[in-house]
Amino acid sequence: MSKSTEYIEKLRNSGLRPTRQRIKICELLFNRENTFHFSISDLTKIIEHTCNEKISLATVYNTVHAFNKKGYLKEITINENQSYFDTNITNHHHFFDEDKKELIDIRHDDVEQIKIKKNMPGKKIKSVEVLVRVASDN
Amino acid sequence: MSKSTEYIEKLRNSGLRPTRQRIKICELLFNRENTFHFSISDLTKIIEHTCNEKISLATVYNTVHAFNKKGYLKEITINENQSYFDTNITNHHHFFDEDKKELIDIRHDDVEQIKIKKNMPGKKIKSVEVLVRVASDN
DNA sequence: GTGTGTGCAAAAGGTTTGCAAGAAA
DNA sequence: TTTCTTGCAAACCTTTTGCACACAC
Repeated sequence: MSKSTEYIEKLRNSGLRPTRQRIKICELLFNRENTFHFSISDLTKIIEHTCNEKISLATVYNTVHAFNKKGYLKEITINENQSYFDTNITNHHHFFDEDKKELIDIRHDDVEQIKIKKNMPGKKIKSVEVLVRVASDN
Repeated sequence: MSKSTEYIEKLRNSGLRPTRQRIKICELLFNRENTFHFSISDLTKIIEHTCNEKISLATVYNTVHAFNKKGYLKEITINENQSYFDTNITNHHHFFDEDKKELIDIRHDDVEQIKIKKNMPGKKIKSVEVLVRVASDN
C-alpha cells in the first residue's frame, strides 16, 4: 500500500475527508524518519518550498488543529509566542535549547519516574510534561 | 518601615528608578499573602479597578519585563497564547487545571527529584519545569 | 541638565472568523 | 444534493516600537 493510500485511510477512519490539502500535509509531517517539531510558520514555509500546490494559511491552521484533536499531533508547551507541535505523540519530554530555539526529544525512559506527592481532589492527572531549558555553557 | 518605602529601596537597589507606576505595580504584585499568577491583561484589569491612577499598557509591559529580568517575577510556561508570570520565584512546579484554566503551585518538595539520564554536550541546564495538567474526574 | 521612564498610537506577529465558492460523499 | 472543506480578507489579541514629553537624580 502506498503512503498516500495509507493517509487517505487514516483520514477517513477518523472522520476527516481526505482532501488534497490534508493528504499533502500528512505526507510532509508523517513521512519522516525522525520526530518533527514545528510551528505553523515552519510548516507553511515547507509547503511553499516543496510543492507547487499552494495551501491557504487558514487551511493549514484548520488541518493542524484537526490533527492535534485527533491525536496525530501533540502540542508542545513552551512560551515562544507561537504554538509548536510534535509528530511524536508518545509520552516524552523535551530539552529546549535557548540558543538555537530548538526542541530536542527526551525519551520517556531517560527521565526517572516523576512522583508528585500531592494531588488535586476531584481532579485527574491528564499529563505530566517536563521541559528542560538548556543554554551554552559560557 | 512602610511597604511603600520598602519597594522604593528594592527598586533603587536593583537600579530601577522608583516611579509612581513601578511602586503601584509592586504594591499590587507583592503585597499579598499568596503566590500570584497573572497575565498582563489580568494585571491591567486590576490596575484599572483598584486605583484611579492610570498606567499605560506599554509601561505595564516594561515594568513586568523589568521585574522578570531582575528576578522579582518568574515567567510561567503554558500555552495559552499569552505570557503568564508568577510572584513565587522559588524553584517550584505547577498544576494546570484545564477546567478552570487556573494554575496552582506545587511545592518543590512535593515533586521527587527529577533525574534526567541524558545530557546535551556543551549545554548547561537552566531550569527544569514540570507542568501537570489536571481535569475533572468525570 | 542628563539620562531614564512614561504614554500614546501605530505596527507587528500569530491566530481566528465569516462567508462565498468548491470538493467529497 | 447535502455536508464538509477551502480560500480569502478582515478582524482580533497580545506584544513591540518610535518618539515626544515628563520625571528622577
